Amino acid sequence: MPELPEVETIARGLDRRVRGATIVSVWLGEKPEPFRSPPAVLEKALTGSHIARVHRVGKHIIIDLEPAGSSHKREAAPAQWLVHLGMTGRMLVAEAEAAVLPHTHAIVDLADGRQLRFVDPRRFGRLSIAEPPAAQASAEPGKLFRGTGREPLDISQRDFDALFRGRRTPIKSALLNQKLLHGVGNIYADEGLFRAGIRPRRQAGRLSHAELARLRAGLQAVLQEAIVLGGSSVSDYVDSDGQRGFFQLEHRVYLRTGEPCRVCQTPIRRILVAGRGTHYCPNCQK
DNA sequence: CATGTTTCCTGACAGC
DNA sequence: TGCTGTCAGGAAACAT
Repeated sequence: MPELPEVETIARGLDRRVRGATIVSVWLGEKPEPFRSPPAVLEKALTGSHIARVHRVGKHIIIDLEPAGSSHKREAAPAQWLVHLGMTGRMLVAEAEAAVLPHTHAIVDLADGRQLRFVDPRRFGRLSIAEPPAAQASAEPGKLFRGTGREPLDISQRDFDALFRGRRTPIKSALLNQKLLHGVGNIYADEGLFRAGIRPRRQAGRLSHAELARLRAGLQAVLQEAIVLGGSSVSDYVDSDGQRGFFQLEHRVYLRTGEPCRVCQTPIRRILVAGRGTHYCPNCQK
């Protein structure tokens, strides 16, 4: 399940491998679920474009596109290809001859003979195009898509506190809400709350300033450490080079139900919050 | 508007 | 072996 650190790792790998490549043609599969923009829009924006940069916003991979060739060819505007991996989505760079995996929904042919392939068995992932408003050449093509919430690694403490003010929902639900913070999913919500010593069901709006400061620090620490280790490989996550991450070895609560807490040896407990498996230490978290 | 619940999907796994 | 049922979860749709 790719969250912020996994998506960051994948985006960095893709940037290294396909930045500067030119897209010559596109194949889109029959299943409609992966296409959040109409297939015709995807096809038109991608075909003939040049990949200027690959980066991350929240859990989205952003591929900045530029119209190919000299600028006065057509009035084609810069656009962005947005990829959300959902639960099981993958973006692979492959040689054209390589076997096509089952559940491949899109294949983008590059001028150098390689391909970018989107594979997603569960089809929770989504491909879309962000374009500047009609007839208005965007001044900042790299920033068309701004995401749905705030970046957890950039946000100030003041803004972080304001996100949760007055909310009666459990803090874990608030952390998963992409309209508040984006990029945090089930793993890093649980791990961040553990580091902050806060129980997942605590009402978001009732946390003290000190607790919110610990939460922001814990969340940022866990995200940054995970990026360094290439993300968490639970189930079958691998990055764009097919490499597994190693942060799962550092998990203190996630998927450790019944195992002793690494700090106090109390068995880790599992409950359901916002419909998701939620793990915490009943002794360390208050 | 805020919050909770249901839905979409397939692979993995338990139980028989 | 092979079938059935259950579960996982991000985010949108829907209900309260």
